[in-house]
Amino acid sequence: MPLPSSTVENYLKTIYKAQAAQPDRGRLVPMGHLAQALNVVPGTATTMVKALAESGLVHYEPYAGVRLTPAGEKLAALVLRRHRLIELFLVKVLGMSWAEVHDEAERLEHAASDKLIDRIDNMLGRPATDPHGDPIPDSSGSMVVRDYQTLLTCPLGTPVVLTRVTDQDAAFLRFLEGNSLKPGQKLRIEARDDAADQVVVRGKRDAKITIGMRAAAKLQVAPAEPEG
Amino acid sequence: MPLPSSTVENYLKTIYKAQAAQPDRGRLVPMGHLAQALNVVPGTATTMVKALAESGLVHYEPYAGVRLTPAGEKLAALVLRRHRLIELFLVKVLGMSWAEVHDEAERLEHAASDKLIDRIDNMLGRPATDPHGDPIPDSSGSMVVRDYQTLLTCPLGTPVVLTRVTDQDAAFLRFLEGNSLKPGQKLRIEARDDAADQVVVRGKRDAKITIGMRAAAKLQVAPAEPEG
DNA sequence: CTTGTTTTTTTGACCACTCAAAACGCTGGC
DNA sequence: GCCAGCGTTTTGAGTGGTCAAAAAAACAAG
Repeated sequence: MPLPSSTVENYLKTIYKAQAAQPDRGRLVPMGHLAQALNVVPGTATTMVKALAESGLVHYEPYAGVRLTPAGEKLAALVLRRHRLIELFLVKVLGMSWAEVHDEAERLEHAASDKLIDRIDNMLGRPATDPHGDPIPDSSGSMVVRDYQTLLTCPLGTPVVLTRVTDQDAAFLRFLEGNSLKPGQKLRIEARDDAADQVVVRGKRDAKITIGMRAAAKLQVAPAEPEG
Repeated sequence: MPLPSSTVENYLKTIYKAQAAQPDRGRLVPMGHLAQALNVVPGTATTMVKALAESGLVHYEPYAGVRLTPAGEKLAALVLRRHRLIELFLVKVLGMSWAEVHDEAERLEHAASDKLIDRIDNMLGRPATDPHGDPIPDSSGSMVVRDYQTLLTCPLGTPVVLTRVTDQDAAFLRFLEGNSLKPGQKLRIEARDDAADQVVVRGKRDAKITIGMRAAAKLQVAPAEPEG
């Protein structure tokens, strides 16, 4: 019953993101993966996860892995909600760069009250996504998960719009920003060269940008809306 | 050298405020007082203070009490800076009531980076005081401490302006707000009755407000500026 | 002074979280 | 079907912060 510590919140959040990242959502997340993501040794993760299982927040199968229960899922979603609203707030209201808000939000998400979060949500007009295009759960913990294509899988030539960036690394985000690759930006894939590990895309003012395939896989896009 | 935990920050902050509150600043703060203010048992405070002394943040005299060293004082001032800027920000930018910002800031002050604090400071125009009239230290940790009179000590009849409220209790602040007793408000003491434990003051639109002496002692005032 | 009270310190224990390293269980290759 | 290798769990220990209760020091008063 006591409110979860920031450690617990971080475990839940990490399990949530790991589940969302794997193809079959609902599958067990292996301990090793969790430990690595949390920067702890595997033994630590095991201990902690067993405690989380005790309090009914996760389902744990020894030697197999861990998965969130509905209760854990809701809690995790609310942490994510706080994180993403704070990120958007820092960008929109305080004018911070999207490259630097992640770390800040990482700490603030454990300190902000529901009341504060709701005020922020309200001030921002109940936004659906954060600066990286990640969806923001509502106050009941549910959110709309949309499946996007990536720059690796979308059709060549047709106009698309960048909707989501699935990597929070500051240096990567600064690179994207420098090339105007932010959510909302219209793009067109010019070429893909598997052997050369290159994706060539036309961006703002038809500027040509070439990125590697690993980077391209982190950029999600949707078919561009017809011009208004 | 590692950055101080929020526990350490809270100890320093509390010692700082206790020192500032007692007549002779620079005197030792007794352990019992500190323990009570921090809501821990005396033994805990002793243990912790000895550790703080180890790291050179406080001067500790067994059976006598504790006092901040210059290093500890600077750290404490920076915590106070974060706290007060956050309070003001929550009121000015997010429109929260000054009665509810204290608890929120109490947690956020340990999570906000210097960068964020500086942005907030800048956005607010480098303010000198927070919503309660408490002075805000600058980024080097120094601040202007002004000695005010209180509603208990200021002269009768002459116009004064409310400058500072030295109590963060939410219920008390809501009472004050309900009577327009906020920093900046012009006042005039009409009468003081020691026996009846009453201070009668004329406030906004000459409204008559009667408060007890303990409450009056928490309201600090300055001589009113001549009308503009 | 000596006694009784208050305040402070010490001691021993506990909880949450962590690591290092040994022990264990699963799985794939032969 | 066995065994090597890898991921996982267990064990033992440490850190930071806390409490309860016993012991010690300081203080106030007769």
